[in-house]
Amino acid sequence: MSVTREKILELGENLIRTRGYNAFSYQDISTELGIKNAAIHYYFPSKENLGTSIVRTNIQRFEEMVDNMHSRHFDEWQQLESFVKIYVRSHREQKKCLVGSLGPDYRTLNETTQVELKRMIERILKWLTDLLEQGKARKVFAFPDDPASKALSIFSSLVASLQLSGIVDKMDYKSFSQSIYDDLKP
Amino acid sequence: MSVTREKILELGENLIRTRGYNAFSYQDISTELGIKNAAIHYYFPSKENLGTSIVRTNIQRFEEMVDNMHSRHFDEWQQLESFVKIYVRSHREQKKCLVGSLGPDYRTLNETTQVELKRMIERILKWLTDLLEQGKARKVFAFPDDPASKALSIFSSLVASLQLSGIVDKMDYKSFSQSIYDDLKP
DNA sequence: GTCTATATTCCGATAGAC
DNA sequence: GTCTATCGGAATATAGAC
Repeated sequence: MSVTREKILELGENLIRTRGYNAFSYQDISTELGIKNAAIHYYFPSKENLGTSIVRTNIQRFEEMVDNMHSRHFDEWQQLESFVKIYVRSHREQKKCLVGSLGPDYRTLNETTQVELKRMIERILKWLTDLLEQGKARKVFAFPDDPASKALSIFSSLVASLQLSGIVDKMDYKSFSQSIYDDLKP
Repeated sequence: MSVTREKILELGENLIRTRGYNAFSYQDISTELGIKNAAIHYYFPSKENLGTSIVRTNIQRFEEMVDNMHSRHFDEWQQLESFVKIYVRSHREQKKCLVGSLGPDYRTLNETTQVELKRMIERILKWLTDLLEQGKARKVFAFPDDPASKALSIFSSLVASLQLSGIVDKMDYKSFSQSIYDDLKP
């Protein structure tokens, strides 16, 4: 895989996560790389291809993280913390997550990108649901609702908190993430 | 206030909430109204003016709702339910809320629109924080964290849930909103 | 295989017609 | 006061040069 291609993917993801899908152009990427905008079309014929590839890269990254946690025998708390830390880092880097960035533009995305984004969200929710269910069964997590609802509520909070934290200044992200943990303590 | 102007505001808000700020054009609105796109510029010289007016309209609508609830002597539960119902309705109408739609595009908005959006979010969070604080003091709500954190967590969940519900089909919004209530019950 | 010159379409906006 | 004809520029994308 060419280095230019990788840089395009990285720059594209950054642009989506800071400015949104419909607000960035091939020009933004090509200028940064010192080439003409049309050169991007060699690697990604259309913006749809680029968007889809970026989502797929993120799904892959998620799968790698999950595999990594399993092979290192992370317990439920360690896994949850690893996941939440993704958002703490995003917050520090002043970026939204891909789901929060692409979500509002869902209807304007091409079908293949829609399918991948949907797949990404369902994959994350399934993983989180399983984690919560397992943790509840092992009594390391405690919560009244069913695991699927709880997973949705935690994921929603994380996604939207990044959006709000980019606007409202006084937001204490540390205590926000802490409240997620506190809420699950037995 | 002219009827055309009001229709533009309504169509603009709908477009933002279904397709996002950077995905809609004056053309989308003018076609719907059967006039030329430039006619919109008479009412709103630039897209910035339109966006700002839409946010201001929403702030005003929120203030009216709050006033209405006070004059009808709504208790804490009734007020919370009225607020949550805004999102239940949005979900039914397959629209995101303004905050969730404009949030990811925040950096691409003009400064006046940014200021208004920020004002809107802070206004909502302040209202919700006060409501939770009052309800906690009167023992009709019960939750461990401080009211500001709880307000942020509830608001985040509502905002993001609309985004996810537009993508993941199997989402049960009724039980989602119910879990917000259950979580606050003493 | 990698990138540039160029076409085409659409956007937001101005100047001016009615 | 209300809307149209039209401009300048930017966006995505194709065809072709190296």
